[in-house]
Amino acid sequence: MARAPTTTDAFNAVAEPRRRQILDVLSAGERPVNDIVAALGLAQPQVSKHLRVLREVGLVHARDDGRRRLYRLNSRPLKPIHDWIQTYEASWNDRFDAFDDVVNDLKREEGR
Amino acid sequence: MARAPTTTDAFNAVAEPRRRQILDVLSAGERPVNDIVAALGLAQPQVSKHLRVLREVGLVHARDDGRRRLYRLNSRPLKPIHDWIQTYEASWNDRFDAFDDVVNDLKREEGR
DNA sequence: TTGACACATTCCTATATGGACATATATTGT
DNA sequence: ACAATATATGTCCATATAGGAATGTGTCAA
Repeated sequence: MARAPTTTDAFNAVAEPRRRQILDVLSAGERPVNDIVAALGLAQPQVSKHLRVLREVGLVHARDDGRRRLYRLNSRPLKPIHDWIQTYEASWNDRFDAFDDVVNDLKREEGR
Repeated sequence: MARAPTTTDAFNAVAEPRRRQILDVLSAGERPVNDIVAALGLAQPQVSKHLRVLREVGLVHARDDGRRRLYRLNSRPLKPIHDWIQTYEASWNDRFDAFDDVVNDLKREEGR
């Protein structure tokens, strides 16, 4: 099987940094596509495609306004991510873990 | 360009449900690969490959113990996800957003 | 009506996946 | 030395990207 489609859930949709940027822009309020294009410095079709993905997982809503289309954030689908990750929140203050890991990896590489 | 590799960051690594399951198993403590294989009901090579991805983004550490290899959780790389998502935590209690979205999508589909 | 504008969709390509399967490597017990 | 065990790696394949470029569709203004 291949990687799960980006439209599978918020986890996959949000793995793409551009899409996170789009949500960041929309967190300030409803915006037309062009504003997002300007904010990201990305080509319009690419932005539209990212917006499609975000729409399909319900992270944004579209509303027609003349020849423009206004997009609005809906952060609800992010909740499962928050819920899942909250379990781990307590435990990321170990200081030597990263170091241990590097040492271990080096050992293995040298062993080859 | 293609989709960013799963080893790019925690966002991408954790988009795969099996890898989240692995972290969930490891949250109970250090475990050998076989335990994870048993817990996930997945074939051993697949588990090893998922563990490789998790190692490369620093979400787990490996420690050799005889012929076994013990894996341990390091939740630190999850922090950026938590930090990013926390911004949105306040705003996911709108009740009619999902409904609006469905209506809008139906309108567009019918228009075709 | 015509043109300009805003946005969406389609086609293309390079790239990476996740699982199935086979095989390599290392360690232990006998 | 050898077999069994634990884990990692490599190969194959179907599938889905993300961006670039071109094109389609709908709406406004003159």
